[in-house]
Amino acid sequence: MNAEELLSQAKESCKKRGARFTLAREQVFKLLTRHSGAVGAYDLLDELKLIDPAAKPATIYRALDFLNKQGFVHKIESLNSFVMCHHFSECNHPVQLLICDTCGHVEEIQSSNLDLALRSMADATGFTISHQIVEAHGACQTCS
Amino acid sequence: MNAEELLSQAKESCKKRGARFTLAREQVFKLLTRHSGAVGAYDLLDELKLIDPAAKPATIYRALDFLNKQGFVHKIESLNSFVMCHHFSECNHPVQLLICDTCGHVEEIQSSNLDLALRSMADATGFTISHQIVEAHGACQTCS
DNA sequence: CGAGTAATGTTATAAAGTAAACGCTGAAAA
DNA sequence: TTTTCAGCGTTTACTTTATAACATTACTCG
Repeated sequence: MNAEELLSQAKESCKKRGARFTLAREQVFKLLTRHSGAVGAYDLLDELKLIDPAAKPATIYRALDFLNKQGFVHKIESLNSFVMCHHFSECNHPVQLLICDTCGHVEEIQSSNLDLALRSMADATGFTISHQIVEAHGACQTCS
Repeated sequence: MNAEELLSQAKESCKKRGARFTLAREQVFKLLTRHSGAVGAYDLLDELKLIDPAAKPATIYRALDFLNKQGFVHKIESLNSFVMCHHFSECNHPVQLLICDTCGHVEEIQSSNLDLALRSMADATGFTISHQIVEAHGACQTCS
């Protein structure tokens, strides 16, 4: 899906939910669509400063926080960085990422088997999952 | 498994592998066995300073790095913290954690279905996994 | 022993993330 | 229309997490 489609889809979502897709949020959203891999908050901040020299860490983190809550962006815990989600229309899907350590590309997969396996194991021990993190590091097809 | 058993097992492992289980590493290991949940590096550092007032961040991070490489300790990426592994005799097992956000307890599970589901999904896209992170947050049996 | 490697000590700093106080703004109610 | 107020943004300062660089010490093996 291309950048414009994503953007209009995001605007649509926000309108439906009564969430405000403000300028700051849109700018960060757009910056994120330019990357196919993980981007650090401070890298993003540097990019944002080119447009808005007054931007500060809080600017980025607030925007990322919002975009994350809306499901537009995922945080990659193992890299302390962020990645655009290309499936945010499917609400609240579990996040499963394949991260290439060579080229940096991040592929989001959707395996219900994986989700099921985790849930059933949790159930078996009486654990209730509220949020799951699945991140696989390695080499993508073109890099291996 | 109790603290002494873990400790002797760790010493054993190191001897076999020709790795040096030095004093600093043993001290950090022991501190970790006292916790049933995640511990931050700097919390651990504060504890270590009671024994060794000269300890510095590098002291802890080096010890953690070693213990992690030996498989004695896992890093919890989503909490930037660390947890003792109770199954390190089973070498190189994939790490799958259930993290209770209420009481802080961390349970390590072993689901080969989960591992399989992830690997097969990766295979399908030509991705080779070198390291995987699976962390589920939520509420444990006693807290829910 | 002595050479080479592994570990530690020490200092400084980078990178990532948060807090708190305050100001602005624009849409809804009076 | 004007008031009001919640949400958003700005700013400053700070905390937490992690690493780099380089000197020194300790261990191991020939």
